Amino acid sequence: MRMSTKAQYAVRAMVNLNLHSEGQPVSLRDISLRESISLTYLEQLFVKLRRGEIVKSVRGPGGGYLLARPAKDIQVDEIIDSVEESLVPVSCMDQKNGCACEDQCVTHNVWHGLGEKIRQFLSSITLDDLTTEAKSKLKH
Amino acid sequence: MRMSTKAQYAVRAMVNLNLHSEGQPVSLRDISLRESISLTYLEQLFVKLRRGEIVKSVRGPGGGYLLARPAKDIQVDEIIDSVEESLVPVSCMDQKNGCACEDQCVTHNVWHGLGEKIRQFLSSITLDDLTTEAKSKLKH
DNA sequence: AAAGTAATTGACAGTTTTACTCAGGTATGC
DNA sequence: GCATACCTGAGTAAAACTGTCAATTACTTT
Repeated sequence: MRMSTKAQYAVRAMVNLNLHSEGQPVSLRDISLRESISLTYLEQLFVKLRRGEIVKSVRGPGGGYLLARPAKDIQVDEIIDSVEESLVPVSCMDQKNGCACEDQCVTHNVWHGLGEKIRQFLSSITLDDLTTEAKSKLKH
Repeated sequence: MRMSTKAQYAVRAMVNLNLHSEGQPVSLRDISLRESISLTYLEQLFVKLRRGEIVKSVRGPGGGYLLARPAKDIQVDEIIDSVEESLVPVSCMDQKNGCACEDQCVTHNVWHGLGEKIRQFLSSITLDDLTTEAKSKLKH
């Protein structure tokens, strides 16, 4: 049971973006330098974050990325969903088309319940929460 | 975020073992046939389950495995721990020796909290719960 | 219009992890 | 003593993960 570094990077990058934005676009290059994440890898992530309508891009000089909506309205599970990291613990339950084993699998309910707990927890935390926390840490 | 098939197999095998035991040792061969899990792979898993004191072995003809304690006292998280599947979502928090990034990482608390939720949920379910559920499913 | 900046895209490669198999060995009961 | 069933460690193929590279497109400023 591991959260992929892809998901971890995405969340860290989003916090960093929000922390340094203040209404202005932030370039991936800046985030790359501050968080020590390869620029080209960030690019991959932000393509997905844009499609997930978590951020919007501004092209040209002085461009970069902005939050697509207020940080309060961005939940951690949405960030992870966007980079295509499944939160459901077993593969047979992945797709929309349900799970054939539902009636047979004894253990189905365990994983299903676990998946709901995970989502529940991650959707209770917003990007704003994390940013506020980061700010208070920086002060010390 | 995926539960490995190793962990899934371990839980399934344990339910199957408990379901067909009734105080008598159950051979891995039987479990293998019923659950369609390779015998040699099961052997690997049960070495770990034995070390984790989830089951005990009986050698020789007519031998097999027995629960090491009542099914009510075996929690799902213990089964998964035994087969060495980490329940902590990020690697830096894996070992006993804590996590160096605790003070810096903004996202640390998210993953830490998530790990606790996962453990909390899986420790609330016992092997007995799953076996009872399996029995009622078989009746239909 | 030209030049420079930055986002965008797709293909691809190295490494690690996973999920197993194989080939033996050891203890036990009949 | 032989059949049964556990026990052990090494090895391997495939998949997933983590990233890089090269080339393109879009936009802004001069």
